[in-house]
Amino acid sequence: MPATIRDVARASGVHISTVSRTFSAPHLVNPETRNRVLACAEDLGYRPNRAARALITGRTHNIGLIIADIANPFFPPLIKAAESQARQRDYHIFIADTNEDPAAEEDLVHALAKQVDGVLLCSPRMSNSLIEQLSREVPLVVINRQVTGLPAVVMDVGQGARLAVEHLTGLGHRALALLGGPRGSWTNREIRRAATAAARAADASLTVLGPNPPTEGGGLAMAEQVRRTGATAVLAYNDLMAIGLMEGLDSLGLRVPRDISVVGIDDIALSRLTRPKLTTVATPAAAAGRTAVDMLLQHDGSASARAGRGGGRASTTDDRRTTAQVSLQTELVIRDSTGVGPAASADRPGAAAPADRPGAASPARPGPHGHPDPGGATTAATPESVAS
Amino acid sequence: MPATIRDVARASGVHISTVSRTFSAPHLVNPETRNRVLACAEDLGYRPNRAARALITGRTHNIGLIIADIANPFFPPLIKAAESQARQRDYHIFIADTNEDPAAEEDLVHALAKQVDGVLLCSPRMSNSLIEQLSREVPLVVINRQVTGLPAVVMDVGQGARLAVEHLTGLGHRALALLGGPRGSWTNREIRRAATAAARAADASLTVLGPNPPTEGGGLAMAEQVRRTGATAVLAYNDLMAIGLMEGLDSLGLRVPRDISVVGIDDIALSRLTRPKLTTVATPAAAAGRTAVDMLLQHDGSASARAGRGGGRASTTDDRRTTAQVSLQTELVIRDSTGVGPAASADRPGAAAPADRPGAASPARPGPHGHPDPGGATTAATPESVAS
DNA sequence: GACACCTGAGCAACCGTTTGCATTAATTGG
DNA sequence: CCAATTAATGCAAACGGTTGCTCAGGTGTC
Repeated sequence: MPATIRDVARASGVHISTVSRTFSAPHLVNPETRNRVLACAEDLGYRPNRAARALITGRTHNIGLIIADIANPFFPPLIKAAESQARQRDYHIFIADTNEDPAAEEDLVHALAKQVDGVLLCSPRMSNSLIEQLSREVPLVVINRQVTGLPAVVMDVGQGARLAVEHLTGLGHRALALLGGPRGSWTNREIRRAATAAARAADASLTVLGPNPPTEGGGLAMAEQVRRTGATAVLAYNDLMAIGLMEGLDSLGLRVPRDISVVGIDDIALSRLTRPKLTTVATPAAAAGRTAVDMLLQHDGSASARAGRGGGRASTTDDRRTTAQVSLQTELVIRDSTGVGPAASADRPGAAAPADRPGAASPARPGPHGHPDPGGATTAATPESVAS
Repeated sequence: MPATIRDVARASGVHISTVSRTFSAPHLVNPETRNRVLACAEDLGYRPNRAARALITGRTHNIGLIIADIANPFFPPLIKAAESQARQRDYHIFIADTNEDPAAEEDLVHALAKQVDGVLLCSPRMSNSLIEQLSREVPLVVINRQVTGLPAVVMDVGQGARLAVEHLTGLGHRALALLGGPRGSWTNREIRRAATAAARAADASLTVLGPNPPTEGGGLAMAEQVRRTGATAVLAYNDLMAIGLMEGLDSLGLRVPRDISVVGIDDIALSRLTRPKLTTVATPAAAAGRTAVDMLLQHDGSASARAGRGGGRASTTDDRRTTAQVSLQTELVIRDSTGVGPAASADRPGAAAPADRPGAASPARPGPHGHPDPGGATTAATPESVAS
């Protein structure tokens, strides 16, 4: 029913190849002819069938974006940034939600494989080896994960977690808890590793709880257990969990930050609206989305390799396309959900002023950068199985 | 590079058509042959190219879902429901975000048109006439909009708005404000129409403010103006705006619900987590997603016309596919953001019991159902241009 | 005036599938 | 034993485009 290239050819009295060229290589066709063809096309409401075009060119001009859970407010900014970046290069983004289910992730990659030029795998929950295997089927860029040989953009949550722990210990907290996220999350491991190290460096204890679903519900349900740890400050895997936790703490009769301090990770819009406002680690989600699209598309279109915020890391030339791994910096945003610990009581009235940043990046201890070291966790309460 | 049907044919020593049939019509091929083919396919990692298949069958097994703003927590439940419903029928959903931009909507429909079997247009902001025109290009199901001749699923926010207003007037409020949503929103018009009627019926005044962006920011920015109306209760276009408004009111020194009552619409998860917890109109987003997918797919796959919650409405047989319009019921969820008005003070302690529902649908005034009447609004502060 | 060169357009093969039809072999009925 | 049916497979034409190649005609050069 919709007009095809043949209809246009017939209407304008030229061969279909001329019509084709009118659209894909205008300079090869006589301006006069071109205008006639364009007029006919307009008339008939013709639009090139991108799927058919893809069949022969091999480029669909579509990008797949696989997300663990769109209901998590962390993702929309990333999605929107990726979309607008893609649109600029005449690409479209197909989003798919996996409900945090590794099996769904795999299915989706397969389903998308032939309809897109590449897939952005966002906070994947499946194993590294599976990811590597899938990457032979369709170009992949992973976000919030490091898998050797694959281009990746990660947010340096390790750094953020360290900042958060330092902030808390600086406020006098000695008993800390870490509210862990979902099994299979690279981010979760990074956070645990960095938080553990930072706590040890400050001579504070850190109890790790988890894995948990990374949602309000997940945080809410753990309130009782958090209390039982006796911690006076807790770092949550993400803002959603932190918010749920605060809610749960509240119904347990514990006041934040008076009785217990809470810090989240992500800095979702919502964290500014809770009461108390949430202290959190801001992650550059939008920059990550943009960068990931750029990395996926870097090899074809006109070069516009806009660098993301934060320092680019290693850039190993692998087989034939450069597989870079970009790490984006995070920063601590201090609001009202953190306050002085029991030791320093009466010292300060309410929330802490943003003045205290105990020696960021102490030179004695090299940052968590470098090659991924296996089994970095030490105090892990519950072992998590993550491949390689 | 990926294996094609030809590779499999060569490997298993049969013609490509046999391979094709092995997948799309297994009963037509000898079990022995079939197994051999399947083994080879497995071996080579062959997967049918859905795009190529679509070219000839005309069915892509993809559905497009166009959303005004994924960052709005109202949508994720709808999206997830649609996805799972689609998956059951071996369809995949491609989500796209328009940033509330009508032009982006149109582009997206065009881009999607050839890659999907149909598009779910969710809370569209473009004109009805444009939608009708686009529907000639690809099967459309609209959500939260009524356009003649097109299948639609709407949530009866009119009813919900009426309930909300009755709840407020029942609490003694006489000066009401309506915090309007975005231009071009059908939902917005419905709400205004119903709220206006309900307010008039209860002899209360209603000041309409808008249009506004349907976000926290949009609500926050209007706090001052809301105060200036002198209203003691306000109904917001959605929960996000209501939450933003509460925040703004708070920084103006107004307490909710003591000084002013606020009710939202949507019942997003977040509305349970704010303090005070938000009174709101629950809309069945998930059911809408499911129903929309069903309506789009009703004509092909095995019949499983699961009816959505709420009463189905008119079902006109149009050209050749039945274009039904389903209306889903909404309900009022009373929480803590609404309290007694100035007139009835000291009467009741806190929130109202759900006992008060003054004469629903007073017979003197026909309900808001029926053909859309032009210019139904009376006290509208700012005229909105919406086609047809 | 012959030659090379360039421009613009047509021809046809191809991308990876599906599917109506033709072909062959095996089975059945009479 | 032959005809008719059935089952299994092959053949080739689509689907809607793209693209290398060919070809005709016009222009410029010596």
